[in-house]
Amino acid sequence: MGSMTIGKLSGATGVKVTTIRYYESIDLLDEPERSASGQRLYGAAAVERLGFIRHARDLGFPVSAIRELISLQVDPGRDCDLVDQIARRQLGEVRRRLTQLEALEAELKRMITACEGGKVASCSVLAALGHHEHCLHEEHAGKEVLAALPSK
Amino acid sequence: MGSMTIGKLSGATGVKVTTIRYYESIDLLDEPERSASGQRLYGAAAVERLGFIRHARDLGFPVSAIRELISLQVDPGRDCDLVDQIARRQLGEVRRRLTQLEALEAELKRMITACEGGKVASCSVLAALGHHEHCLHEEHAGKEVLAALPSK
DNA sequence: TCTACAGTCTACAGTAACTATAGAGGCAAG
DNA sequence: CTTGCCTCTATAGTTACTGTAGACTGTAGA
Ligand SMILES: [Zn+2]
Ligand SMILES: [Zn+2]
Ligand SMILES: [Zn+2]
Ligand SMILES: [Zn+2]
Repeated sequence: MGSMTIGKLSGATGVKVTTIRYYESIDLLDEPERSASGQRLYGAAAVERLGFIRHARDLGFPVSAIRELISLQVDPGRDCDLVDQIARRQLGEVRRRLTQLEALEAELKRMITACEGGKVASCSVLAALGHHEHCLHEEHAGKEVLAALPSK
Repeated sequence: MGSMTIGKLSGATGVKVTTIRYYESIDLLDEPERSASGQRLYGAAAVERLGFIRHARDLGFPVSAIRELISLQVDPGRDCDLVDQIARRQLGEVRRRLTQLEALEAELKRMITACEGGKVASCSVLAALGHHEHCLHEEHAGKEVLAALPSK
C-alpha cells in the first residue's frame, strides 16, 4: 500500500528530509519500516502525524509540548483538560512575547526617528543604546525577547 | 583608580558573570587587565561598554549587529548612515515578528475558545492542530516564529 | 548493460547566545 | 587559620534544527 520514501513524505508535508530524521531521533516520530536496502518507508499515519507536528511547531509549541500532546492523543477517552491547558500556556507565551515586542518596537522607532543623520559622534541611536536610563521603561519587560534572530 | 572585579561589574550592569566572560571570549569585550593572581579588573570604560551591549541585546540586536555598532563607534567622524541602517533593520525584524505573533495569537485563541471541554477524542484543539487546511491562512506567514521558547 | 545523477543512509559538527558544571585556587572577615 | 564566597579555566548542555562528509541505492537514458 501507500508506502513512500522519506523524500515523498518531505514533499507531502513540507518538512525537510533532515528534519524528519531529526524528529525520529528525538522520538517525535516512530521508527518507520525499512525497505530491504534500509530506506525508510512511510504510510498515511506518518503523513498525519508529521502534519500535526508541523502545525504545532508553526504555532510555536515547543517540542516538549508537542510530545505531551501526542501522548495525550494516545488514549482518546481522557478528558481534554490537559490539552487545553497546554494550548493556553502557549497562548500566554505568545501574548507575553507580543507585549515585549511592542515595547521594543516603540523604543526602536523612537530611537530612529530621533536621528537626523550626521556623524557617528552625535548619532542619537548610539546615544540611546548607550544610556538605558533615559528609556521609558524600567527594564525591557522580560528580556531575552528575540531568542535569536533567525538571520538567515 | 576604579578597578572592579568581574562580580562588581556584573552587579553594576546586571549582566551575569559567566555572560561577561562569554562576551570576552567572542571579542565583544576587550580583554581586561588582570591582578597579580590573574583576576580580571575592570574600569569605567568596561561598565559603559557592557551597558551598551546589554541595552542592544535587550532590544533584540544580534551580537553580529552589536559588533558592527561597536566598530562604528570607534571613529566618530564617520557618517551615521550605517548605524541607522542597522537599527532600521532591527526595527523591521521586530515588526515582522509582531505580525507573525499576531497571527499565531488569533489562531490559538480561536482554537481554544472552540473547545468546550470533554474527551480528547473530540477536542477541537487537537483537531485544529491536526488539520492545517482549515486555518484562515495559507501558511503561518514566515515560520520559525518563536525561535525557541525560552521555557525557563 | 553501462553510466549518470538524484535520492538515501549514518554520524558528526555547527548554529545563537548563552547557562551550567567541575575542580582548582584566591581573598577577606572572624 | 578556617570558613565561605569569589574567581579561574575548560568543557558540556540548551533548543530545534541545518549542513557536511563519505558511502550506498535506485532509476532512467544511451
Ligand atoms: Zn544616526
Ligand atoms: Zn531601553
Ligand atoms: Zn479540548
Ligand atoms: Zn494554522
